[in-house]
Amino acid sequence: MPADSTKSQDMNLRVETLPGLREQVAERLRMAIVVGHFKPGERLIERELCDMMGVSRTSLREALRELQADGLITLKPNKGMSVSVLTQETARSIYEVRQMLEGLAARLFAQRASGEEMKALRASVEELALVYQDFSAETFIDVKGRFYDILLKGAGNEVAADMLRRIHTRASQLRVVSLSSSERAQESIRELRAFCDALEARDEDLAWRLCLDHVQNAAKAALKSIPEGAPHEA
Amino acid sequence: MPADSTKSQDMNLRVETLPGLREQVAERLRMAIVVGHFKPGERLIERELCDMMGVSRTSLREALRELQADGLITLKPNKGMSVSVLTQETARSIYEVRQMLEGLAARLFAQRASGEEMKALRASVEELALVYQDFSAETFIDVKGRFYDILLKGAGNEVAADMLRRIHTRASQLRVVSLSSSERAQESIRELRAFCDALEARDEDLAWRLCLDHVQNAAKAALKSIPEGAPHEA
DNA sequence: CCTTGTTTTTTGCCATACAAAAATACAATG
DNA sequence: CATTGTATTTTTGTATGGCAAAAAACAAGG
Repeated sequence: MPADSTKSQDMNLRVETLPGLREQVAERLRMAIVVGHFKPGERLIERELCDMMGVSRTSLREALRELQADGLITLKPNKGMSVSVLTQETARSIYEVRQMLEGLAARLFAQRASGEEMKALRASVEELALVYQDFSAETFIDVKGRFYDILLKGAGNEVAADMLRRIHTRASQLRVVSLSSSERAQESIRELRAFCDALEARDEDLAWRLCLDHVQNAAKAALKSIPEGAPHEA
Repeated sequence: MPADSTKSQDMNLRVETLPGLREQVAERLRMAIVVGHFKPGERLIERELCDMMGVSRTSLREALRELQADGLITLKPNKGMSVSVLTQETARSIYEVRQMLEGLAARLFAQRASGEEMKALRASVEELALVYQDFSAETFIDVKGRFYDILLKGAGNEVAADMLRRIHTRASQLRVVSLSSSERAQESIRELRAFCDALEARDEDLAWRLCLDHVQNAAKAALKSIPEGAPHEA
């Protein structure tokens, strides 16, 4: 039925899906936590947050559930929420999982990604190199975020993507420090270039190995910042 | 300092942490969904659920957030919650992730598990074989659950454990059917025995491969039950 | 039958209330 | 003074009712 030519022409004029208050609250809190505005272990009093953000307890609490599911905050029954502390145990666990899931994404990308996506990925890496070189306005993190989005999109595994996004934010508390060491960033880019090469060659085994190494290195760099028993502020 | 012998003796006499209403609601709903009491795609009206379960909308909505984070239900803004439908796309994604995370657990178990845990794991497999043989009261699923718990405990990666538990419940909609085919169960046990062997030999590479195969087989069996385009009831 | 208007549901958010648990401050007692 | 006990205040967990706005269901009118 080619009759509806004028209508089915996919003219995308979506009005913009309004954020929804609860989501905004969740996002704000997420940010507040990852940038360290709330310290790990700090207790979060509902009433205070409500006043602070100008929303009702109902909405706030629902937002808190989301963060709880993300593992960003921890609930002790009848004691309330507190910002989760990242023990080095947990940090290690996170990086172990990241290895597997990013490795998977790499494999899948090598298998399934379109030429477009390949090019987009390569482009984002070069963009990343630029950002590093001339200290552009955009932060390293932002551009790296784009790189990730392309990778995950091309991998075509939403489940893995969700999980990675979660542990990503969760590990942000560490990475803020970890990526700022410029030598590591330099090396990181070399690794990513090699990674792209492997992907373009559709060599999934190599991509897998490179990915594991990359995450391994990132982990070493990050864990250096919390070397010993103490998690990160008591 | 061996002075505190009477106190530091880890005598576990926790009083019992009472369930908490919201958690009960969440758990009930989870079950209701996995056993199919609510069909995939079915819309969940808050008021109805409230009456049904005898709780306030406040508590109910918070519970729904949890299920949402688990991916069990889906929220369409201003349209409400509905039971998530498992497209074969998503199912495939889930099994891909399962492969990686269980594989990781296998590796870690091989590296870190104590002799105790090895024995416990082996025991649970034999128990599983028994349950299969004489159709004991305990369901296959329950015992396999114990197997999993031991494996994950021994692996010592809480992050991976959490994620696995989530996708486990999420995939239950399929597995209810998949594991009931008795030939598959038979074979599944053979695989698990070999898996145990590898773990006891601390051969992590072999364990990894066996684990991947095992999940792969499970996936094939499960996906056979939803062969084509139609997800599972519209 | 398709379009348009009207009513009913249902969601999203808020304010308030209140019992019970926890934290805190304070008193008393050894 | 340290410990134990008690009273006061916070804070959580849950419930109720309310209301605007989106969606769904329904009713006319072309």
